[in-house]
Amino acid sequence: MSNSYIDDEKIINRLYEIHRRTVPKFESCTGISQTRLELLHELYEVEEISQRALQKKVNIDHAAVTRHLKQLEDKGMVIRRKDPKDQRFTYVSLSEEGRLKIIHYREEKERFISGVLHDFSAKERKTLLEMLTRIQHNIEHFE
Amino acid sequence: MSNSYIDDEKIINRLYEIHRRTVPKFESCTGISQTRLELLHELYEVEEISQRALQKKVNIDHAAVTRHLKQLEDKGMVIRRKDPKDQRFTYVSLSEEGRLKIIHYREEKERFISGVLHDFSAKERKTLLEMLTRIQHNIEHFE
DNA sequence: GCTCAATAATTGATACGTCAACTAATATAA
DNA sequence: TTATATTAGTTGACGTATCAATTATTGAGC
Repeated sequence: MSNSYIDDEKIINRLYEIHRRTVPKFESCTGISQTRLELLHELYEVEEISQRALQKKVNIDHAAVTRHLKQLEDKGMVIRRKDPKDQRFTYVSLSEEGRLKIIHYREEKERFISGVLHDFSAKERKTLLEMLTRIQHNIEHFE
Repeated sequence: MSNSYIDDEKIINRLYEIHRRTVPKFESCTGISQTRLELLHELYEVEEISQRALQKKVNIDHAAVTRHLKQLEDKGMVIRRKDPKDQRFTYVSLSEEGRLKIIHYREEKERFISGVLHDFSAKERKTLLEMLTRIQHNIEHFE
């Protein structure tokens, strides 16, 4: 008697479309991809960290982490070195240049986010975050 | 005086992560990707449609539409033919097999969505959809 | 000490979305 | 009617995420 499933479907489709629209917009606004900025931000918060620990923080695939860090190293934003005590570990840290650049990126990100949420009240933001957290939990524990 | 920006950032990061987690889960649960199922669903609703019109409905890049349809054609789920009146247009329709298979896919999709939203009340779902719609609008009109 | 398991990182294969460049067909305007 | 613009579709290059397989190093059990 209700059209509730139709609306549920819209929610999932909306999530999908938001993502697709966000990716290019985020990068054109900030000058860097969301994932890469997240990696840099984690590095910003610490002196040095192993790739493994970093990967656990950002929670994306090892392979992607390796590739991003290599490219960031090529750009001179990041420094990587092997742990002399345990050669399996690679430690990563921000270069001076990286540390400077990230500030600008983060300002742009803040501007972007403000735009995306500009018409949301503090209460709505809270509700939304809480709902998204539940969805994420449900997805991870589904099946 | 508030930590509101931190939370805003969490919202955006959550959206990103939800997407990343959903993509593989959706496909392993339903047996097909979200985009492809959306294409098939649109085809299910009509007798025949041009690729151009279909592309406008699902709102993804032309190139992606072409590739999906070619692959679906190879799998025998879709039939494509040129418009004899205007050879620029390619019309697409579901094959018998496609029409049968899509039913199963959609059942699985429904099960997936139910799982993801199982602890949301009808009111919450409504609120969520409304919020996501606003976000999508904001992203599209940003800058 | 030596074999085998565990761990970190890397590489390869695959998927899919974007943009840009291109082809082919049709419409328009001089 | 002939040159030019527009439109639909295709293809190529690129970025980036996933999973699976591989390499290199270290740890554990015998």
